Amino acid sequence: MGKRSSVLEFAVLGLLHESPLHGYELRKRLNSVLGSFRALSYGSLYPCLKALVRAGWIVEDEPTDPVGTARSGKRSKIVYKLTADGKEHFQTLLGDAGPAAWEDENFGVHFAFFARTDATTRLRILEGRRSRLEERVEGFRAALLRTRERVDAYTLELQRHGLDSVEREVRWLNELIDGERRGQHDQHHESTGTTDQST
Amino acid sequence: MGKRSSVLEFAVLGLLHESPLHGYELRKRLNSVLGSFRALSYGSLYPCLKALVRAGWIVEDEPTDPVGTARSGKRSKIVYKLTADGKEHFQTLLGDAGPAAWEDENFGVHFAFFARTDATTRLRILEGRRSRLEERVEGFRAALLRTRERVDAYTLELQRHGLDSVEREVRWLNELIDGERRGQHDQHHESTGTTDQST
DNA sequence: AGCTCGATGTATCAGTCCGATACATCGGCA
DNA sequence: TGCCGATGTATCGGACTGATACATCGAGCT
Repeated sequence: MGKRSSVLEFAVLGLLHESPLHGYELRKRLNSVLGSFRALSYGSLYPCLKALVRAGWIVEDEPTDPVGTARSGKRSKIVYKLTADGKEHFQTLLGDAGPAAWEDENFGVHFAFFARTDATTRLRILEGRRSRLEERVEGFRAALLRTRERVDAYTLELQRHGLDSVEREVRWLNELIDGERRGQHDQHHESTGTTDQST
Repeated sequence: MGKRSSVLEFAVLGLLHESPLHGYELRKRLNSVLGSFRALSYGSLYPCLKALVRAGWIVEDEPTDPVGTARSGKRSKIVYKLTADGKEHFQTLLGDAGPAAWEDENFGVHFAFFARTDATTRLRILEGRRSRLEERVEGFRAALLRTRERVDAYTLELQRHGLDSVEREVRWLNELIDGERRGQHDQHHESTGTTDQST
């Protein structure tokens, strides 16, 4: 029930919402979704899956043979899928735009599921994230001023680069927020591509 | 003995190399040096300090009364300082430009001490870091191609942004490497006649 | 067919690290 | 004077990682 695992639970629920998966594939996609921000090992995935089963949000679905084919000692490929409760819970989590949603570890996952998030929540999370990063910019600036002359060129360069990166992140968020605001009352101008099957 | 703590040991040694410090101040500076990349709690700092003392690289220096002021029950402000062995060990670590030096967690710390690192080592670490990031760029590109049409616009944007960030990091390294190369030939003769690849 | 090898797949554990917390001292300040 | 936040040392429960073990599968090689 760590705060950490709530991110993980959210991500698992979100991935299983799209399609049932087994652990191995789940981990791969998880590392790709939150991958840019964090890694994940089985040591946390499996306990998380067990907790989710215990909570009744997912079920283990062992793909037994389609018809009465004799299957005895064979067991692998445990496929996990969402229950109705799980879907409901995921919807609740999607709408949760609390301060936790724009922390470093959580923001990426929330963003990854933005397509299923309503516009108001999206905007609130993006703005929360932005002000979080603006605080950090202030911190960097203060550190730069504090250490400007008693520090060597390399340390200075490192701090300068860090500051640049965060500022760049803020600009990115500004563009996204602009896009959200514009898209809010012009929904289908530059819509989210919904042409899935037209390859 | 953990690989993790080696970063921490390196950073502590480096900070104490500049001036003796006590734990509280040490933690603050540590979080500012590796802060852009990682955080650090006392739960790992104090065990690390103990390990360093045990290894004979630092000593606890309790600032007892300057003159014979009888202070018995008073204890706080344990100041840590490098020993001769510690200085030597730090020099060894400075020259170590192995693959570990350009991993995410280690690069920042190594860079922070570049002012004490010799030019050859600096260059090797920067180039190692660059090729590490170029691998990651390839990974991102592959992920983008793999998922281009079966993923929603937000996930796509997240991946695109991740790719941009890493590419930007590579450009930063390119500038630094250029700077190193240019500054190098006032040191002494340098026979890098063979030009590296030109992209 | 036998054999190896890497990818797929489930599962656990020792060790490491973080967040919270407990204490204690110090300097302001109302 | 008493309160409060910053400084300061220290520990612990619990979360998480990296390593590892074990098993199955398909593909290529001989």
